[in-house]
Amino acid sequence: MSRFGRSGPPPIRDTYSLLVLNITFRTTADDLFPLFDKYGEVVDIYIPRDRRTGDSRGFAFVRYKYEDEAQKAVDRLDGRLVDGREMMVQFAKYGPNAERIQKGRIMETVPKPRGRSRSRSPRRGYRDDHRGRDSRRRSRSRSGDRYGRDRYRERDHHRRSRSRSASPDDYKRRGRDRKGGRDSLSPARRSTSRSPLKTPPPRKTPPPREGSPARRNDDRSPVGRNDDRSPGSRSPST
DNA sequence: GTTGAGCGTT
Repeated sequence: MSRFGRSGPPPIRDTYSLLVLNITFRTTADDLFPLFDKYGEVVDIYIPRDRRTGDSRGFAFVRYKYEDEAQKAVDRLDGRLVDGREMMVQFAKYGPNAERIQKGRIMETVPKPRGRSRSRSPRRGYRDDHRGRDSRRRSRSRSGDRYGRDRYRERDHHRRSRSRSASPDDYKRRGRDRKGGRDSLSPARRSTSRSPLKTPPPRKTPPPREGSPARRNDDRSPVGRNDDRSPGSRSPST
């Protein structure tokens, strides 16, 4: 979705993409266009946005026609205050100008020793690599966290639901416990032989899952919803 | 309405 490309990326052959980071989430290509265009010829500007919300991710890609211009823009616009935030301009890793890297990763960066790595000590390098990735992967955006939490909740809920009905042992044990408990504290027997006025269990512990047609009907009696819900009685002033 | 390390499409 290039701002300048009516339908996709323009037919440019040699273009250098610059990655603009640290820009405000409200900064748009139109805002960066004049800034970058002033220092060089901007071929295209693309700002990746969220597919769910559609908001900017906080970085943009600026394509320059010449590398010297791009380098100049990087040096000049890098650290420029935009919307109250300093944007960082640097060469993008991917793009038409880095086709050699896109083909097979980075092959010109390191000679890549074909021999075994047992004579070297990659431990230090690995540690650094992990640390760097962890640092940037740590925080990404409010969307990622939110989505992850939602997903986790769903999974937990689902698992619990199934585990509840798929446990013969638990079921048996619970049934026995319940049976004994009920027999032990039988409200009826207790109230008749022990102290009737000192044990009001039925009032304090009403069975929520047990629903008798008669009882439910009583609850639904037009005692609580008649006054409030009645549209006719709802006329404070008229 | 928020946030802040990174790498791209209709």
